[in-house]
Amino acid sequence: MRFTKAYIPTTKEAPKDAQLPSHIYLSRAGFVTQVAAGLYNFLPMGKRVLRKIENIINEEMAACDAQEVDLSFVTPAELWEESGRIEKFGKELLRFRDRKENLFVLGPTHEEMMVNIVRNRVTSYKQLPINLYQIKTKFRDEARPRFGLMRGREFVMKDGYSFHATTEDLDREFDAMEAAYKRILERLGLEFRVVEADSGAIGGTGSKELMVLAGSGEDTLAVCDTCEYGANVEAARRAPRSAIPEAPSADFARFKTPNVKSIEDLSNFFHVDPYYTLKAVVQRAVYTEGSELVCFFLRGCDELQEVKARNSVSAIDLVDATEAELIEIGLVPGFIGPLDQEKIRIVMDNDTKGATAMFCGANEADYHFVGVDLSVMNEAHFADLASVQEGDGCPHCNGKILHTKGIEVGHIFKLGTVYSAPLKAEFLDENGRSQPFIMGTYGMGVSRLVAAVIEQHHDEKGCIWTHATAPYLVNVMVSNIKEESHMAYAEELYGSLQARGIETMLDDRKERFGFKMSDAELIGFPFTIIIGKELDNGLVQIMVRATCEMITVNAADVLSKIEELSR
RNA sequence: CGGGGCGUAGCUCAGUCUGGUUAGAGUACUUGGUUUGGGACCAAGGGGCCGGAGGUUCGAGUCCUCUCGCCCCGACCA
Repeated sequence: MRFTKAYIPTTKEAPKDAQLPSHIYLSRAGFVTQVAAGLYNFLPMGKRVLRKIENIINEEMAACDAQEVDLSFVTPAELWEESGRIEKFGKELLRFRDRKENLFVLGPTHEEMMVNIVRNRVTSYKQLPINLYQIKTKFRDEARPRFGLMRGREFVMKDGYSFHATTEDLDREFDAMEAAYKRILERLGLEFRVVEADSGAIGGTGSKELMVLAGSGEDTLAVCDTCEYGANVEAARRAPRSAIPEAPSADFARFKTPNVKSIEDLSNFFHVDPYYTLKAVVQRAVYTEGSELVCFFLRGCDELQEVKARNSVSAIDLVDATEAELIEIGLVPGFIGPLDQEKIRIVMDNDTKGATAMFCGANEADYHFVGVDLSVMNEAHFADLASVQEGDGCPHCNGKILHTKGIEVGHIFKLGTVYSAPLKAEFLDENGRSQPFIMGTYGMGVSRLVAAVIEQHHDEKGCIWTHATAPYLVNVMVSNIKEESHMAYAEELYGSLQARGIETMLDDRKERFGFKMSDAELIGFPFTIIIGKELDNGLVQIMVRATCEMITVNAADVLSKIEELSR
């Protein structure tokens, strides 16, 4: 492509709304423009990057015998009523009526539609497994779109769905998809981590997220410093504590503790490690119908992990209980304990099971129990409630857990029969019995990946595309186009590079050196070949964008040098 | 959905508090000239429903009311 024919509107200044590097540089370098909240246009450079990512996905999917389809973006609302998700998705689902007053939605994901196209057509176990996917625009009317392409309302997603006769076969496919997704991210040149994820209310036996590591990521990950283990903090586990503080010696007693309300107060008052205190967190659990107060107990040194807590009571939502609500049911804020009270539903953290020498509230103002043996609570509801913290032990090895930030670019999920059962998508098994399909779902945020590449690869000058994602691998920049011999050499080089299948931009604009260099850096071509004064001595320079290093080479060797560098 | 901020040239912004020439700057764009290895300089130009509607006033970018849009924090997010 010749720059003089290209549409690449670069700007010196960032749009005032842009905050993240990916948003700033993708806008400044002319890859995307914003249309409205969460809506973006892809300009030629942006579209090329999208296409590159799509091509890699297509190649890896083909290698797994997954087949590409293209489902209607506008879907009848009936399908969503059938699956029950029209309620669950709520306002995120953009609904509208056609001229005949029929209700439709813009597809935010396509489980329903995909099930619909196989049901009654795939009817025998002999036709399974099948893996179908598409790369398509999705629309979710997010309450608060933000961060440029990272959380748009309209976005491009690869969504795949597999159908199986047995859970064993689903497990095999799930592993194959995980491997394919890893290969895709490796080929894109991204540093990432596959982490265990929260399965949420849908349940299922497996849910993994593919996280591109970047400080601006919205998700917090707990990763092991030694082994492969990683998990979203919402789902992270940890090894049993190894260094347990020395237990305080205290016989069971009710003790006056005036105004001692917080874990810190309690710990100081008795000079006891918070490990031996019991923290009470009261939340209002909201269900599809109604709500109730629930008290979660965990060791004073731990923090409640909200998603875990929500899952433990199968609630849709948890909201902080007010002091008034506690008092109303007879609890005393600051002195809540699990013993001898039936005023509130309780859930105990696993790590408190059988705990001894504990200090906890006595459910009476200004009193705590000391030396409590919690094995009396062994019949209570126990669950994993604690948030995994940095320094905790890895559940798989002797390593330590660290926290890091990630951008969720992929999510793979064993769905089982969650959709096939309500939608009555069934096949006949070997025994002639009707069974719902066992399904897996595999999503990858394609437009989000464009942003993720830049979040992970940029500097103060602009974008740094990886070789596989660059809109053009090489930029041939002519310092002064009026020098006919320079221009002639550039044209020849441009032709040779293209003949070798190397995607090349020829910057033939009548602009000054500095102007063109700044654009090259902002746009982020991996290599810029600079043709200028030195050509008269038979030399050109290659600017390597990742390092901004300038390599001087013989004009005759530039092709082989580019091939060497891009390997 | 709660809280906060902002809408003026393609872009980034001044001007609004305290109403009063023909609404400004930088940048980008057009033309001519001089430049040519790090976003050049000189000169001349084109470009505005001051987000929209209503109101107050002799007079509104500026004051009042309503409305729409965008951004940030939070809630929310298969």
